Amino acid sequence: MLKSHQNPLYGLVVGKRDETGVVAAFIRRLEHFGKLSVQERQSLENSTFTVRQIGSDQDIVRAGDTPTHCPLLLDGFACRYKTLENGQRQIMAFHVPSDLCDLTSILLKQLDHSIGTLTPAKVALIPYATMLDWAWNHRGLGQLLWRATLVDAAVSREWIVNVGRRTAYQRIAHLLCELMLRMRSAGLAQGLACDMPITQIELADALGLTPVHVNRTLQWLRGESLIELSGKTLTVRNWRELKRAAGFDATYLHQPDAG
Amino acid sequence: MLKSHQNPLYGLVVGKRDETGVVAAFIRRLEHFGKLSVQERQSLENSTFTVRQIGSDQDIVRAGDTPTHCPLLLDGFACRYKTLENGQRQIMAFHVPSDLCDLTSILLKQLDHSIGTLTPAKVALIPYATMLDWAWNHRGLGQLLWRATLVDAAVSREWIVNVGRRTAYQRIAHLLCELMLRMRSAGLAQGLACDMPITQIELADALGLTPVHVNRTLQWLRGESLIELSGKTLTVRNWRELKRAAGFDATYLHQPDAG
DNA sequence: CGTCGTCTTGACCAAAGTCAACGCACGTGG
DNA sequence: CCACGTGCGTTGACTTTGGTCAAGACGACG
Repeated sequence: MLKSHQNPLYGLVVGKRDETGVVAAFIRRLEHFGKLSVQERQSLENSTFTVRQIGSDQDIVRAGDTPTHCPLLLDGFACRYKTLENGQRQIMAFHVPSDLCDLTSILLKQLDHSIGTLTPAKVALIPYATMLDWAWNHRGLGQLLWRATLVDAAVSREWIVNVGRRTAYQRIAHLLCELMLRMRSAGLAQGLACDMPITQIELADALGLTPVHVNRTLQWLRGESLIELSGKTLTVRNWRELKRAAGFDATYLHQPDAG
Repeated sequence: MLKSHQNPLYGLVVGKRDETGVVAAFIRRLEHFGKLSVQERQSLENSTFTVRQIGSDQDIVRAGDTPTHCPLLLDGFACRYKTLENGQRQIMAFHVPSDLCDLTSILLKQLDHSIGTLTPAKVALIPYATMLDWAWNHRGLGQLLWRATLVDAAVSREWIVNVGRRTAYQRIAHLLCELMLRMRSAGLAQGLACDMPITQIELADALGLTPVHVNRTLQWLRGESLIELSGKTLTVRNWRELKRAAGFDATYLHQPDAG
């Protein structure tokens, strides 16, 4: 059961016997999407992954790449984004700690967008080949992984609604609702407060707005006593009202534990 | 090999030995996403599906449903959409003939959006249970289906970019590029002309615009001689320029045959 | 032939963008 | 230890893209 060191990929730390808790984190994450059998859990527990530390505002993978490993975000925030010719950026998803950030590359060769960190981040790298083997050797595990990709897609669709049909005020409220729930379900919130190290510029890029307008709208939300957002912490002061303002319905997150 | 009649679901036509060409259409579709082995093709060829004729502007499935069958659009156009409290609608995807419209319900119980027809439509219904069996009995087939869901997700992400960061002019151009390529890859275009029975109201709901503004912008595109769009036919007059105006890059469609 | 939905047009309006400047916190190097 | 630079947040004045409202034209269909 004692694993030998793996090839350090991009030169990094490797655990034996999951000293680092990486596998445990991975299993906890997967179980958000369904149950694992004892067998399945075991074959995961025998794994060892490379762990990589990345600075802030660095790309983990880049559009055009053919990644071989799936990044599991152990710590820090990341986002998927595309850059247009004119230099504008659109963020298409945020990733919070414990997210599998690039499940799409498991079966699509060429990445059509980039994934970058928003903060310094710690990432475990899971070979796609391994994941695929798991999937076809353990039906339940395969379904979990597939389901995870479907939930990502559902979130993307809700973002289309958000950007397409909601006002700036509603959009921001909606995004904050989503992030709060996801942080809670990752066990990273204290009540209705959590880390939120996302700049107004990044919020703007995610919401199809300008930083200036995000700033003003955020002040409005604060003025209505719906949220506190300062430094790098978000606190929801009035959850019910924030949800109402956003028109937020958590169904699309497909979480067992809805909010 | 001669199949008996199946239970007519929603009361409808059933083929023997694929008299209707439904299975052939299904296989053709799947092979857009990768190769099928002889075995795999055979187990598909032994199948028979219920076919259902649906009127225009009818829901195929509705938010909250737990569908048991995956609709394969044999004929006609459809869309996925959500309706907000205030009655506004956001269309999150268009479906053209040959599309599998609701692959997400293969593993997600509760549908978080609705799928409705835009025209009269003919739909084959494939049981999700059958699809899942295929997937785990035939690795290649499973990968095809999974990959199909990943491509849908990639398209959704591009729509976020479209609505979030492009002008009305670019958005419309971009959507028309996408639809033209998808119609071509379904073999439903003659050169750069194809059916396009989507109203300006529906375009508006897909693009986060108002019908009035879609109308004006469409006139502008016509004025620039980029497209002809009248009645229910779209003709691209200047493909290169339309793509340029849209900032269109077909990578996200993950089609073997890019445009 | 009338009705209904879609397309079209015009006059006016508002939400969000642009541009520019300044404050403030933090980190770095002299 | 302080001066400076940099990036983010904030504010104000002004502009623009796209929304709103309303009415008329056109065409398909019963």
